[in-house]
Amino acid sequence: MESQPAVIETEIFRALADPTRRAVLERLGKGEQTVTELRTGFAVSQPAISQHLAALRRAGLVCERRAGRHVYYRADPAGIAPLIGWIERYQSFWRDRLERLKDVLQEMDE
Amino acid sequence: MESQPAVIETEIFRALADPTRRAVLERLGKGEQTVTELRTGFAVSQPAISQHLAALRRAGLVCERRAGRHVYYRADPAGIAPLIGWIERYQSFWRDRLERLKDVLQEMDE
DNA sequence: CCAATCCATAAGTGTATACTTATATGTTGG
DNA sequence: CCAACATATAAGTATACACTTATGGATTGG
Repeated sequence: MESQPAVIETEIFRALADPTRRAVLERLGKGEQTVTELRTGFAVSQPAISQHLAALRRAGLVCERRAGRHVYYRADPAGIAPLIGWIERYQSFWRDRLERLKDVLQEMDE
Repeated sequence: MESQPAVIETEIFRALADPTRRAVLERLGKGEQTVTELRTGFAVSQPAISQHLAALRRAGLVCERRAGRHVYYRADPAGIAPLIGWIERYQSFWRDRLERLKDVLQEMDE
């Protein structure tokens, strides 16, 4: 199967390049939250949060669950796989550390 | 030792968000090269290469060795450590969450 | 020497980004 | 049903970015 043209890596790196977006993602790693819930703790408007979520979604880092007028977002743990893949391809210096990381990811896959 | 304020992660993600910059870094991972050597294979000007190298340098991803009028750049393997650290920390949220879930299930069994 | 080479920086430009406010769409409670 | 709510999108703006050409500083070969 043809691997995605590396554009997805660009989307991921771009998404993670913004501190607010990383903070949003880390919050979503702790559990799903609605846009309004996410808004608390960030000094930006609701549209800004929605736009950050759209960027994270394009990068495959989050997914959502719709329930009436609420939309629950959560981190997609598989989303950073291309990122790990890139690092792996980048250099072999880190092979052993990556092995340990992959073990962790493997455990989570079950 | 005081851990770097997460600004370095931003620098790294920003540096890697550009495809040309990633390609430059991957070339440098294979061995040191001068700016002029790097220029071959990229459809951008010499200043553009220098600017990309400056960005990679700010992110700690490359370092240089000066020899006369030549400047040899090479990838710094330690540079992506904060990136791996971020991934591990980010993923640990999920690990913890799974642990808590297992605890809950355990309690329900009893 | 000094002209050519190597590289970095300056300055300018078009586009992208991160935000804002305003508004549109859809959903629920009363 | 409708007013309030939850979210997304539109439109505008200020800043950042990736590039260009022009130029400056440093070094070397001939």
